[in-house]
Amino acid sequence: MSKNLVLVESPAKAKTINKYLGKDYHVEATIGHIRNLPKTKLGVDVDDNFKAQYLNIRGKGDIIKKIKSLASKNKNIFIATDPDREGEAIAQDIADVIVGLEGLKIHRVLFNEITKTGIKNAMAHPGIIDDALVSSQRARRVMDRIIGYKISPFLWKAVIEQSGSTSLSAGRVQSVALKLICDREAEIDKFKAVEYWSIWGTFGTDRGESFKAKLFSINKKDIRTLPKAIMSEEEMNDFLKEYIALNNETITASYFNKLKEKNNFYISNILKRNIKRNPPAPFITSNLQAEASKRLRMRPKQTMMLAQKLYEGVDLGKEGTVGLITYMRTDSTRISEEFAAETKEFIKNNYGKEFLPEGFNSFSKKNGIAVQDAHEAIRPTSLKYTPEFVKHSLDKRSFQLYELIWKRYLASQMNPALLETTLIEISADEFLFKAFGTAVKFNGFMQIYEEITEQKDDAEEKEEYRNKTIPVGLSKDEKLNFDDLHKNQHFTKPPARFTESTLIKELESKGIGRPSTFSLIVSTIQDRKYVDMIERKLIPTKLGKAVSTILVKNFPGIINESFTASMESELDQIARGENDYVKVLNDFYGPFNTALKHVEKNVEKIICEKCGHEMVIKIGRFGKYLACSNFPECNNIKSFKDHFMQNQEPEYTGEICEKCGSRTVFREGKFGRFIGCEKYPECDFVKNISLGIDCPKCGQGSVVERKTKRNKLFYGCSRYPECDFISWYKPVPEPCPNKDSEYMEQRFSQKKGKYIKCPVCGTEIIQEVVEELDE
DNA sequence: CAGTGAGCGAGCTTCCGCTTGACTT
Repeated sequence: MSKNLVLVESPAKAKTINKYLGKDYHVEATIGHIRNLPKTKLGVDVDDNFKAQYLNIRGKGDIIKKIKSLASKNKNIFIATDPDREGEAIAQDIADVIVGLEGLKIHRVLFNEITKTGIKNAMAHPGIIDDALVSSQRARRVMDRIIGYKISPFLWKAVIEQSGSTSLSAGRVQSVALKLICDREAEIDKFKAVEYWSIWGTFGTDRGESFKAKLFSINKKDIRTLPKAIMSEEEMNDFLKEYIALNNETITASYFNKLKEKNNFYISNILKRNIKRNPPAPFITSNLQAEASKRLRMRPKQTMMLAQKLYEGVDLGKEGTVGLITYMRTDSTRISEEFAAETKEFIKNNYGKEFLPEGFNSFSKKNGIAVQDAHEAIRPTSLKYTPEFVKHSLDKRSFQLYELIWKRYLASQMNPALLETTLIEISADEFLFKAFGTAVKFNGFMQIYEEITEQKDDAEEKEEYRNKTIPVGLSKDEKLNFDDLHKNQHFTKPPARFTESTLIKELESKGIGRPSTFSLIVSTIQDRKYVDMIERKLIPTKLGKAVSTILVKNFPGIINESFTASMESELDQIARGENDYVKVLNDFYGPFNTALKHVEKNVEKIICEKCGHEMVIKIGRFGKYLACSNFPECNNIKSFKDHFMQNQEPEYTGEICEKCGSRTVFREGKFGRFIGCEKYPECDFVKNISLGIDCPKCGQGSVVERKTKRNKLFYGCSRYPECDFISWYKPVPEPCPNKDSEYMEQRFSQKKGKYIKCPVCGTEIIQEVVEELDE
C-alpha cells in the first residue's frame, strides 16, 4: 500500500515517473485541465472584481472522483503538474478539489525534465503552490474569455453570414492569425512584378574546367544602375548594343563576338573568406512542425499526431513498449545535462571527436519572447534507439519523423561546419564579371543535418551565381577563355503566402499561441471558412476578409500583433507579485468595454422601409431572414439577398431570353446557379449554364451541368428531352490525343488521382498524382 | 436522370490552453 500520491498532467508521463519512483508512490494523471469557465455563458462578473465561476469540466468527473479517493487514502500528495503558468493553475484546481480531506500534506514539485535524477531532485525539494502564478493564469483565462465571448456575438450582428455556414468567431489568437493572412494577401494584391535582366558569361580554363560568372560592372559602373536598371528585353538589347556590340549584326552574334574578340579575360582578384555555420537548436514544437512540413510535406496536425504516438510509446518487440521522444509540446531548447553528456560520448564513438564541441552547445532564448521552459526540447529519449534500430517497428511516416528528430538533435550537439567562400573577379578592359562559390572545409553538424530552404524560385539566380562547381585550382592573373554569353530575364517576386507551418512560425515569433494550440489555430480559421488552403497555401475567403476588416477596424487595440506581448508582460507582473489580477483586468476591460459599446452603437442598422424600425435577423423553417422588429404591427420581411442586391446590378449573361427577347441573368436556386430571364416573374424562361462543349450525341445542343434529386451532379444535353445524352463525368474542352473525340472526361480515382479519359478510345492522361500516404 | 426565382414569426452559435481517447461518415 503506497503512502504517496503524485499527480501529473499526462498519462504517458505518469507511467514513466512511476517507473522511476517505485512502488511507494502512486502516480496519476489529470489529463490536462480539470476545471474551466462555463461553456454557455461568460462566467465572469465584470462588476464584481472579475470573480470567475470555475466548473468541473464535463467528462472529467471520473478523474476528479478518482483523485479525491486516492487523496483520501494517501498521506502525502505531490502535485507535479507542468512547471508553468497553466500547470500551476491545474495544481491549484487539484488542491481545491481535495481541500477538506483530513490529514493531507500537499506538496508542489516541479519536474523540469523527466529523467531519473531530475525527478529524484525535484521530489527531494518540494514547495508550495505559487498563488501569484495561479493568479496570472486566471487573468489570462478571463481576458481570453471576455475577448472571445464579447466580440464573437458582435460579429454575428455585424457580419451577415451565408446561410448554412458555421457560426462566426473571434479571439485574441485566431483573429490575429486571420489578420496576418489577410494583410499578406493585401500585399500580394498590391504587388506589381518588376522585370529586370542579368548577363552571364561562361569561362573556361586551359585545364578544361568551366564555370559561370555574372557581369557586374562596366567602367566601374554597376550594371544594375547603368545607364539605368535594365527592365525589359528591349532595354537589354539596347544596352548590349550600346555597351558591347559595335555594329548592326544580329545582336546575339555581335555582342558575343565583340567580347570574344577581346580574348583578354583574366582573373583580376580572388577573395576568400572562412565562414562558420552553427548547428541548429534542437526542436521545439514550432520548428518541428516547420521542418516536417518542408522536408516531409507533413501538415502540422499530422506531425503532432505522429509525435504523440512516438512520445506515448512504440512496441519495439523484445524491448517492450518504449516512449521514443520527449514531450512534443514545448517552447524550450533546453537539454538535460545528463543526456547531453551521454550524447557527447555517442558522438565521439560514432562520428569521431572532431565533431565534438568543447563544452555543451547552448541556444539563446527567443529574442524578447518569454519562454515558459516547462519541458525539455524535443529529443530522442535514448541514444540506444537509433533510427535503424526502430525502423522495423514504425510505419513509414512515423519513421521519417523520428529520424528527423533524431538527426536534428544529434546535429544540435555537434561542432559547427566550416565553409570557405570564394569570390572570383574576372576582368577584360572595362568589363568586370564576378563568380561566387562555396566549399565545405569541414562538415560538422552538416554531416547529418543539412539546412534546406523552401523558396526555391527565389534562390534561382543565387544558386547559379553560387555554383559550387568553381574549380579549385584557379589563381590570380590566370588567363581565361570566354566561351559563352547569355542574358537572363527575372521578375521581382511578391511576398509568399503563408503555409500552415509558416503561419505558426510567424505567430510563435510574436509570442502568440502556445505549442499545444498551434495546429488547432490553423484548423479553426479553416473550419470557420475564413481561409482556404490551396496547394498548401493559406488564402483568405471573402468572408475571412470581411471579418478581419471589421475586427481590425473596431478593435484595433486588441486584434493586432503586439497585444499578446503586452498582455504577457502584465501577466508576468502578476506572477512576480508586482501587479494584481483585478487591476490588470480593470485596465484591460475599461477601454475594451468602451470600444465595444461604441461599436455596438455603430453597427450598421438595417432599417425597415415600411415603418422605419430596425430589421432583425430571425430564423425560420428555411434558415435566416430579416424581419421588422415592430412585428406584429409591421410584418415586413426580407431575404438577405434582397437586402444586399438592392443596389447591385444583376449579373447579366450577355445573352438574350429565347422567349421574350429581354436580357438573361445568372440566378441562384436551390439546385445551384442557373440562367433566367430578367423579366421574371412576367417571363419564366430558364435554362442551364452551358459548359461550352457541343453535345457529342446530337451535335446540336451543348453539355450542361445538372443535379439529380439527390443532389448529385451529372452532365446532359441542353436539348433534353429531344436528346437524351447523359454522362456522370464532367467533360473538359480538350480533344483526345488520338482525335477520337472532341472532348475528354474528367475523372478521379484513389489510385491514379485526377485524370482525364477519352470516352471513345479510353486514352487516359494523368493530371495530378495523389500523394502517397500511409494509413 | 431532368426540379429552379417565395416564403419563414423563433431565440442556435463563441474564447485559449492543458491533456487523451471514444466515437463514426
